[in-house]
Amino acid sequence: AADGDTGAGIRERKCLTGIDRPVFSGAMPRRDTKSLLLDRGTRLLLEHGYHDTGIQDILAAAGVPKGSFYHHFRSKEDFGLQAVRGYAERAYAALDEQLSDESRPPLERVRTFFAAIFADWDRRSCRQGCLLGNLGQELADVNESFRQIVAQSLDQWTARIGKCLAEAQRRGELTPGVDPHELASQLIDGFEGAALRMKLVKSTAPLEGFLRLFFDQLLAA
Amino acid sequence: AADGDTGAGIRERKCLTGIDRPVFSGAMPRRDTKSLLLDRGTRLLLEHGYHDTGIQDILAAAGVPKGSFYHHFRSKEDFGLQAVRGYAERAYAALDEQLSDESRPPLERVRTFFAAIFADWDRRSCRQGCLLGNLGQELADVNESFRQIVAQSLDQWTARIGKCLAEAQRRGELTPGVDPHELASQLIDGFEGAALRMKLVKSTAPLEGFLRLFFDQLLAA
DNA sequence: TAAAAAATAGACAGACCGGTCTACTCTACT
DNA sequence: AGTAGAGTAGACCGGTCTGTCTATTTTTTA
Repeated sequence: AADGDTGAGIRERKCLTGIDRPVFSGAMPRRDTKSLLLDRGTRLLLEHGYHDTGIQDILAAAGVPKGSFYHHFRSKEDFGLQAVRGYAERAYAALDEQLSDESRPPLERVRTFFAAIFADWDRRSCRQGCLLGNLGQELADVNESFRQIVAQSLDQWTARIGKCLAEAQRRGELTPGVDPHELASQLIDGFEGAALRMKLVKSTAPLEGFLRLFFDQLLAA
Repeated sequence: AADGDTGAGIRERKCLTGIDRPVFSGAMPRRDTKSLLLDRGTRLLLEHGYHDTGIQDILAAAGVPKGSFYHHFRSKEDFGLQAVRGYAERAYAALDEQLSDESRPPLERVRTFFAAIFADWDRRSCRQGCLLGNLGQELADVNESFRQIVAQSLDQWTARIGKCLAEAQRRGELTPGVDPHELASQLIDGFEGAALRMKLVKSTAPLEGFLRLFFDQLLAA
């Protein structure tokens, strides 16, 4: 194991030493150790960042001994990269689900996607934010692997949103003067900037302002 | 000393053990130990973030022993807060200098301010970015003092730019439909988002896109 | 059912962390 | 000249970091 497979081939495994580990862990039913580590660890990475999250913290949060961690992951970096990959893929799936809803106009789909994320962050009382933004900012200059995977993940989002904006343009719901791919990129940049400000002022006002600016003022013009 | 005074009462002091410390340190001529530590340390904080910058790294970069560090600063946190304060004040001064140039229209002043920063980042080959954005993202959820000082600093920027945008509105160079203060806030959020993307893709394209979006498409409409 | 493989379990190691402490040097003031 | 204090210097401390090691338990496979 510890060969960097991102959850492929997960087998059901019974939890036998059910001492520190709750039988039902809130939202997620029961899972194997690797997924559990990724799950709890991702939450810690979101709130504390990479360098302020220790292996010990992850182990304590998951109720798992150190041996298991290094059985499933080559290193802390390997763990972090897999966490980012999983996060990006879940977000990508959510994005795809929203954007493929052809019963609504494309611009509305994009807006709904962002609004749904913002509502989620509101429930988390304006903490954590976006893992890609957080780790990207912290590690872009320091670790090339993280830089690449975060950049690629954001590119995937951009491409998907860009396609949706292009569809809006074909339908005449978006001014033909702009490059939909570049606009998508700027949407995401504004989104990350608003996320940062949300964490700083502990308010969703920046998020709402971002939505109004892009969808009411810019795109409706 | 070490009482958190931000460089007030700096005295000229000769460098006697000129072994590890270069006599002329590049851009800045000669300075006392505290300023030197803040200077080199700020650069390290910019590139490595807070938790990945050790006291030892700062000492090595400045050629200063540990005793001096803890003579001038109460703790690493104290050092970081003073670094942020100094960074924000320098940026605030630069902002004020640009925005008070009444020989040019206010919107152009704002744009020039951002463009000047971007040019500087280009020279640094798209690394580092903005200290407020970097440390804000890393520490907002983790350290209340940093959260506050970064939030306040961004608010100061917002207020100053907002005033300039209000002036543009009075002159009829900006649509009266928008709240200039909120627009200023969104400008800064977009700026920070573009800065993050710059670090990730190692290109100034996001910065240029940001300028075009706000000043060519949004404000010129 | 026996052997092999996978996973769990946690003691341990070496490096490094922020921070303290004492000794010393140099300056400023009287 | 003499003394007080700012500043320099670096050894040292307890704690924590990531990562290793061996032993044991559980699951799979033959």
